[in-house]
Amino acid sequence: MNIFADLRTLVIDTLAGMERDGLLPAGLATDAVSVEPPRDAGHGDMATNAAMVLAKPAGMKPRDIADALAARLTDDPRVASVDIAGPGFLNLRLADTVWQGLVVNALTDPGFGRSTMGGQEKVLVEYVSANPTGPLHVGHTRGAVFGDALASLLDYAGYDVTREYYINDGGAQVDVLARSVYLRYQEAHDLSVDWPEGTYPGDYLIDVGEALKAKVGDIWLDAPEDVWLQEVRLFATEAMMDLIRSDLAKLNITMDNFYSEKSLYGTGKIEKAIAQLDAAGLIYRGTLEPPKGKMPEDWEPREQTLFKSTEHGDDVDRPVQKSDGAWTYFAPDIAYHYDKIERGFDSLIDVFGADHGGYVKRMKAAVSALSGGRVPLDVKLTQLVKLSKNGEPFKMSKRAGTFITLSDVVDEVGADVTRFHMLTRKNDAPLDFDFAKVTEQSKDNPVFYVQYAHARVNSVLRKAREAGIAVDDATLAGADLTKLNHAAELAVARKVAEWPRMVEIAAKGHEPHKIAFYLYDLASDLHGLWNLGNAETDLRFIQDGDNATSQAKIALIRAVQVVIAGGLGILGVTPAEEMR
RNA sequence: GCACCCGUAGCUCAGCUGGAUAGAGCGCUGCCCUCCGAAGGCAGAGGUCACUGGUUCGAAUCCAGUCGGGUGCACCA
Repeated sequence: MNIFADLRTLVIDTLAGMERDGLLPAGLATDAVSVEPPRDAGHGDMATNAAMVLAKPAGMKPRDIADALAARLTDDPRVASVDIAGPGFLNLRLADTVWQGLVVNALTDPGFGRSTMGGQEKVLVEYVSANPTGPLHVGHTRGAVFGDALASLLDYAGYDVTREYYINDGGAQVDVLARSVYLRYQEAHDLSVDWPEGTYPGDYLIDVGEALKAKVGDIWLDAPEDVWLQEVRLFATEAMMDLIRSDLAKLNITMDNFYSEKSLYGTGKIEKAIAQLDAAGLIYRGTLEPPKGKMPEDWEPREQTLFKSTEHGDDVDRPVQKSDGAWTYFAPDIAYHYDKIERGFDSLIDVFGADHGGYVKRMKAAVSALSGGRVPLDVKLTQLVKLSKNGEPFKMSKRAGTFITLSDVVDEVGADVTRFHMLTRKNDAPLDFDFAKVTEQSKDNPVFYVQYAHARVNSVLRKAREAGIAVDDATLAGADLTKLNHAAELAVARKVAEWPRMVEIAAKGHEPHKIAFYLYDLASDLHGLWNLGNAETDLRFIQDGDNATSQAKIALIRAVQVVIAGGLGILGVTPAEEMR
């Protein structure tokens, strides 16, 4: 039940009735009519701009439309009063019973907040997709958390979501990985080795070298590269993917699917995707202009096979084949996205690091061309994470091997804190992550603040039970909620009522951080109501000797708890049962 | 040189599918713990929403341009 959507329906229907009765000219477009909670609570519970929006097309004064509309809306039992304000807003005040009913809803409907907005459309969310050459680091962590929360959010909003990881196991970097593992393999046989420029000297490959030794013994010790490369590559890639899977598991992330780049080669998939573009007249042989303003030193004109991405919004056409005829890295990506389309997804989402921003247009161009504009692709870029501890920044150097891994972060602060904190910023804004601050137990820390609200309700429930008050959801839902009539209580009920709307707004914008901000606000309201109880004992949740009133008040905060739990569930954070 | 992201309170940021007096946290100022729910609470100060035009009944929000910051810019993945 989404009261905001219901009220919009009421307004639209009422306008239609006015058209029928000749109060308005027929055939007015009502798309621009909004029915939303005003920012200022002093303007009522719901405001609509209908009179202003329709004045011009109807050729009437806003005031006249407003008067007529107001008179009719007042007939609805949910509407307590209607004021005409400002330039022509209609401010509706809803009956207390509306909010009280929503509390009941939150307690009895296990899907309270879930939406059917998505209509079970198939959405593919591709995220992480880190090269399988080592453990995940902090940069990947943000993309992982963001993508996962977005996927959950869309699921909650009624989409059929698939989570997928694209394994870049087809390029040169996995050869480098294989050679690096081979060196560790040699070391495992007590050989001393040199680490040439461009290999991966990280310690995490030592075990892989040992494992390779355990598997094959010494058969490749003196063998030339062409004998072992292919098999070591496979062995090493699998080992890295095991590592990455276990990293993701630390954040409670489980992919539905891992898609191998390598599986695109030698299977005709790349050729098929390119042929598809070719058939649309978007493939040609040509030579690109050098980039203006920045001439690479080794620039030379080269004739290549190009994708006419400019026809689909890109700035320049992009090569799909190198001058020697081999595929560029872009070609398998095209094929991969073509495969997504072929698998029948209605929309696609890619989560990339911000350093891949330059890649967005060509990817969108490819998807647009391959799907005939039918399948939308939204690319979400995640910005940098600035790590610090007590304000002292961490220096990350991949070369010196001092980069912080996902595993380091989660081991230090836990999965819940990592996930929540990473969602307290918009994906495209840089994020500060201070190891000391994020675990601090104070109201300055949003993670704690929200968790505390959830735990606090538990503590009230426990005390109520000790006092012999029944507080199971069925009993609470049946309580006399008309006792919930204090302005502060109704304000909290209104916030609870906003939950289904928040879910839809966040899902529509692909913005899970909005869930985190909403939860913070909701927690803040709960703490505020609690604090009011300090001075006004009537507002305390447990009223000695008055179980009926206690149950009404507890029903409200239990509804808050249900919503917080649901919201944290979307973010992938465990609601705390108690604070320690 | 081009493209993308960003520019909102002293700081970190929300708000951006156009709505009424622009919000939060920190910091700052003041008040409040004999007891009853203080891992605190209450109140207050603080803004040319980078700038200039435009669209609109209405612009922080949309459009164009300017300035400032970040990122990425031929066969590397």
